[in-house]
Amino acid sequence: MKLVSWNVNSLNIRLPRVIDWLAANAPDVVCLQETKIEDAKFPIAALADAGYAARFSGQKSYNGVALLVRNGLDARDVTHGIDGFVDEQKRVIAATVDGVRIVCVYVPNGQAVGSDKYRYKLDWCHAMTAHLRATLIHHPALAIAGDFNVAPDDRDVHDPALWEGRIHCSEPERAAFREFIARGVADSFRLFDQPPKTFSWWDYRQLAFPKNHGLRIDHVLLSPPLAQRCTSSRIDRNARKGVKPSDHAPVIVELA
DNA sequence: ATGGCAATGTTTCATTGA
Repeated sequence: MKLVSWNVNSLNIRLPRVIDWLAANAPDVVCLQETKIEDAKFPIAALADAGYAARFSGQKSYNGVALLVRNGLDARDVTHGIDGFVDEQKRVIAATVDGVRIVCVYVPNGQAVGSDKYRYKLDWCHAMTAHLRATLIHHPALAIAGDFNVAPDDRDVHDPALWEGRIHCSEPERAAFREFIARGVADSFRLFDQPPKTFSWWDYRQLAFPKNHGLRIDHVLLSPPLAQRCTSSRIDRNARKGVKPSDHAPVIVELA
C-alpha cells in the first residue's frame, strides 16, 4: 500500500495540482488536510474521474480533512472526529482500507505559545492520544497520518535556535507528540536514513522554499505491524515547486 | 526594526495559517 499525507491548503485552489500528482504518483490512499471546503461542494466527480473515491469531513474557510481511495479499494467503517471530544472544527477522518486503519488528522496550529489556541491544541492532542490508545485495541494495524503542526526535534527545524520555544517547537508540543509515539506508533520517516534538512512545510514568504527554511511537521506514524511492513517513507519536495503550490509537501509511505 | 505570502470571506481589509 502506498499511503500519502498532504496538507493541500484549499482543495478548491489545489485541485488541478492534486489530480496531476495522483496521476504521477498513483497512491492507494491519500489523507488530505486543510481542504477548506463544505461537504456539499466537495469535488467528488473530478476525483472520481481521476480514479479516486473520496470520503470527507469539511467546513467553510478553515480546516477540513478527506480520504482519497484508489478505485478497487474500499474505505470501510468511516468515522469523524475524536471520541468523547466535542469539536466544531473538522480535523479527523478515519477509515479501514485493505485491513489498515487509517486516521487522517489536522492537528490545531496553536498560533502562539500561551494563547487560547495553544491551549486548544494541547487539549486536542491529549484527547487524540486517548482516542489513539482506544483505537489501537481494535485495530493493531494502524496508521495515523497528517499535519501534526509539531516539529518533533531539532533535526526537523531549519534553524533550531530561531525556533526554540516557539509555536510548533515548544516543549509541551513536543511532549504531546511523544505521547502519540508512546502509544506505540513509530515516526515512519525516522525508520530510515534521511537526508539532513528534510522538511515538509516552507513559509510562502521570504523565499523560504528556495532557501530551504522549513519545518518537518507532517508525519505518518505506524503501529508495529505496519512499521515492520514499511519499506520507505519520504517527502516529495518537488510538489512544493512551480505555480500555486501548497505550502506543504506530501509525505509518501510504502507498505509491503 | 519590520515585514515580506496565500486563501478566505467579513472583500478593497481582517483573519488565519505556520
